[in-house]
Amino acid sequence: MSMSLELTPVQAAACCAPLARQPLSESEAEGIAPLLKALADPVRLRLMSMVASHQGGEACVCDLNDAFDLSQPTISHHLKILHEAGLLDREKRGVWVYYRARTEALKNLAALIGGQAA
Amino acid sequence: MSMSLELTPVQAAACCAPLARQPLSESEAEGIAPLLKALADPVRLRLMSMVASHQGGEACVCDLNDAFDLSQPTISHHLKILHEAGLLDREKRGVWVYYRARTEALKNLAALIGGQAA
DNA sequence: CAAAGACATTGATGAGTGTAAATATTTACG
DNA sequence: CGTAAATATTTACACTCATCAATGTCTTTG
Repeated sequence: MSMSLELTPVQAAACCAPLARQPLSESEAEGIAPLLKALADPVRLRLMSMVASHQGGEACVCDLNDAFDLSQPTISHHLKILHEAGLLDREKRGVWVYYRARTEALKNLAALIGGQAA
Repeated sequence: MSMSLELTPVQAAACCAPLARQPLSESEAEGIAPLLKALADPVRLRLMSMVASHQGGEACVCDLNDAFDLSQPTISHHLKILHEAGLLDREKRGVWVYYRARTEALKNLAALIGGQAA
């Protein structure tokens, strides 16, 4: 089950109810926390940043693997977590797999915790 | 690279270099991840939101305890994590302890992951 | 078809985490 | 002082997580 697009509570909270405006409901918090959890790891933060800052907002796994001293399965695991959180899109082209940053998800998250409601 | 924008790693990460502009360094990622980790829990997210949205941006622990079905030590533990991450300030007034949201820290974090550099 | 390469999955393990019960600390007040 | 109230700390435990080694799946190419 890949529930990556079903983020209604998150989006609702992300666009119109910054953290500092009114207390988050329990369900809102439980919808948002997984997104932060996915980002709350140094390796995943760098992966997210590498993909998002790469040409076209996407990057091949082959490029990402070499940037770390970690095993290939570990990188694959982190990418999966970011993907399942809805922060990275995944596309297979031939033998290679490309991940694309969902900048809209990042912006929503930023708007939620930082203010600046959309 | 003709556009020169020389910044220290700290400033770059905190104020002027969104996640999507250039790949985060290992040390930058290791500095930011703990902040996200502190927020990446439903209870702490609600605590943070309750404090930030409260009158004057601060709230008494006594108010926070009652909002959850958790034990008092557990709430105290979560508040400590948010405090040590630099997201909440702590001030004791008489018998009561008040926590205050560091909105600047939240804004910096939001600017980093969502863009909108300061 | 066979071999090789890119990426994912499985299984195992040591480290970290959220929680509560019990206890300690601090402050106010009689 | 002694008691009560507010908050923090300690201890213990079930659970999750980051990681790697081994293996599996898919795609290209000889």
